[in-house]
Amino acid sequence: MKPTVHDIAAHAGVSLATVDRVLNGRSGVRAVTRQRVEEAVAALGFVRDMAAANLAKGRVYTFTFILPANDNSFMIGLRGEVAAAARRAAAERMALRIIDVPAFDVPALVAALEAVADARPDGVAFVAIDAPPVRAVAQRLVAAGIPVVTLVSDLGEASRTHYAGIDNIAAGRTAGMLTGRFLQGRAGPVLPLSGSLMVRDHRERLDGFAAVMAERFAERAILAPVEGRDDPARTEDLVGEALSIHGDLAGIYSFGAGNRGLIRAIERLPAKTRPVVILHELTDVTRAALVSDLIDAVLNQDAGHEVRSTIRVLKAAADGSTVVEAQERIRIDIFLKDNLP
Amino acid sequence: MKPTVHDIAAHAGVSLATVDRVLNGRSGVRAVTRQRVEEAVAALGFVRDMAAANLAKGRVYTFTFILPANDNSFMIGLRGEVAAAARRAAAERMALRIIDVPAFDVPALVAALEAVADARPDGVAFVAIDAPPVRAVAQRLVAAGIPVVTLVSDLGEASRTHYAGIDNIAAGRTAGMLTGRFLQGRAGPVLPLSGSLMVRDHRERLDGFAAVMAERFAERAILAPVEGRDDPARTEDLVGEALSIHGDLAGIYSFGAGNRGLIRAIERLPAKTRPVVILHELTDVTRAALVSDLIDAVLNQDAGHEVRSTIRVLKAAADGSTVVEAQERIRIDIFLKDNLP
DNA sequence: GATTTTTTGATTTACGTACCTCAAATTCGC
DNA sequence: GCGAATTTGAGGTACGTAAATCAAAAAATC
Repeated sequence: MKPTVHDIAAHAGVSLATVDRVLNGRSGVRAVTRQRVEEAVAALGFVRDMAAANLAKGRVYTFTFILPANDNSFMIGLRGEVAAAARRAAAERMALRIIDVPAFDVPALVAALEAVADARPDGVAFVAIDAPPVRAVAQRLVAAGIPVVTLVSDLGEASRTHYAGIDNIAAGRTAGMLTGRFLQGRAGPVLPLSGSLMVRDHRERLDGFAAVMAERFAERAILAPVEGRDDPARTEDLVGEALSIHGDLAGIYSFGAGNRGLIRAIERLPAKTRPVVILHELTDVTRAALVSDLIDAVLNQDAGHEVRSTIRVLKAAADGSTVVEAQERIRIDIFLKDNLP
Repeated sequence: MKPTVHDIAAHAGVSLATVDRVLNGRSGVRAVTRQRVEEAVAALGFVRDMAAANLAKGRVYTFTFILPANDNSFMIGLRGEVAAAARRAAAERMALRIIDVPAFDVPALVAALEAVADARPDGVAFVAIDAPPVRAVAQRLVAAGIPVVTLVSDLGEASRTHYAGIDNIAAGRTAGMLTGRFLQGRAGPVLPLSGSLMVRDHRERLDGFAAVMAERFAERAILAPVEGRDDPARTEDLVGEALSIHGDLAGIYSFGAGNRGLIRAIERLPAKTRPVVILHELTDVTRAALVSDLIDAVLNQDAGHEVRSTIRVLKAAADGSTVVEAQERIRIDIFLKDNLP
């Protein structure tokens, strides 16, 4: 049978109370005694029964998610995943709270984080805007012992406990590689289409993209990036403009939202002259475009995975346990029409 | 607060004992009383705390994994993931047992499954060989109320509870699409390189690959598939042979194991004449080859994810709860050198 | 060596559910 | 309306761990 704390106590020749002190890192145990207990744990292969422990603790973990009130498909999906997770979380003694803040609004985000800090939750997750005041308040939370996870968009390494999102430089590089290879034997420039280059993720994607194009496809002309501000109408205009200026436009890498507009613009072109299009985030619209050969690849981050991973990481941080590293790496999914989920 | 059995008892105006009788389907409760309790459960939204219930029952879930004693990197990795999961499982009142069977040996697999059935575990997972006797015994297990998950390789839909693995037809299609597009502007035939076409997964990958090549790249010649039997030396010979017969060999899609041999053969060619190579499973060898531009893409299934998913599915089946569908879908990962984990 | 401080032991209660026993109340059959 | 059968109640113990209290023992300090 699986050993219990009682077996550890007996084996180490100490009392249950001492075992408890060691296991839960409480003070008041001599180093030698602590070691005796640890040896017993190792010798018997004791593993704490988490179900029993949580039952005994009667603890309810409260985690707060701060999400931007953005209306693009990805953010709507992300919000949905958090809500779904919140429903399931109750069964595992967790309570998730969702707080909305205006998008791209640093003071509002900072204010929300400060308000959250006062409530002293067991963990906080938020879609970061990489600005000094945000970093500062995040650091304050971490210093106060509240685990902080950045979701989708990161801060500097030092400002948070964990980042649940993709490596955007790698995503940009991947897009560059696919674009370059898919365009073999076809001339013409490539247009990088951003949401806003003020946003760190977008800058990183562009950097990665530009780097690969320079390294491996140096002969290919890369146009100056344009910013669609995640707005479909504006994006549609920008793409139309680029197409009229560059009749031989061969490729588009879109790494912001507002792809509905991009697809509308592409749709109008005859199939023969359509550029290779690679964009981010699998939504109903981009999926349909992929299926009907309007676009060529979608890079995706799995919002559901990001949310579940965030919760696991926060929980582990809250009770000092470890996570399975590989499980918490957020993949850069590449979808062609053939491997759609 | 979450309602407990006590709340149910109070709300229904019955004793704890009666609530217990109803919840656990014991006899000795009048229909009217039973209904009152059920109404209370519905009204309060009671959900049994499985952790507490299992603690009380002293139940330990025993899940058995049957793995082929294969020495290729993928199977070694899979075995490692199961072992790692087994270590973690103890903390959650689960005991994983690993049973080895000779690879590609139907009678041995059937015998192992039958032996397992006698032990009546709470769930069984195994790497299937799609043969009638295997289907039959799997169906018998399911009929006996033991959840059965096929891992990596599937049986027919009707023979098991769940399949934790990738869609191999889709994987083949994806490989076809990548091969076709990467080869634009380059002439020459493509070689499909199998482990064994006796194995269902490999047949499916080939079917998907051939379908896409026919649909979209009809002008490209596809050579007759060769079988490397997952053996590096033999694979190396086969590739060498193909290269000497077809001096203009433009692409290779390898969907079996033994890729070490393939890579050795490729390595000897001057960079200029190297075919586009797409293969399966990310290992140390294939990763190195990808980084050094010897191969062009790796399709991968995440063994760790497959194992963790299997355990979640078995657990849910064992206690009649539901899983998050999206979480249990095994992705076809596409790795280029730029998005390696 | 007496005093203070630190460490350890013994014991208890609690978490939410399962499962057992025994007695009391209710219903049923005739 | 009686005895018998069925249903219900009340209460307890158990699972493995957490966390608390209070007393006892050991170690450190002067």
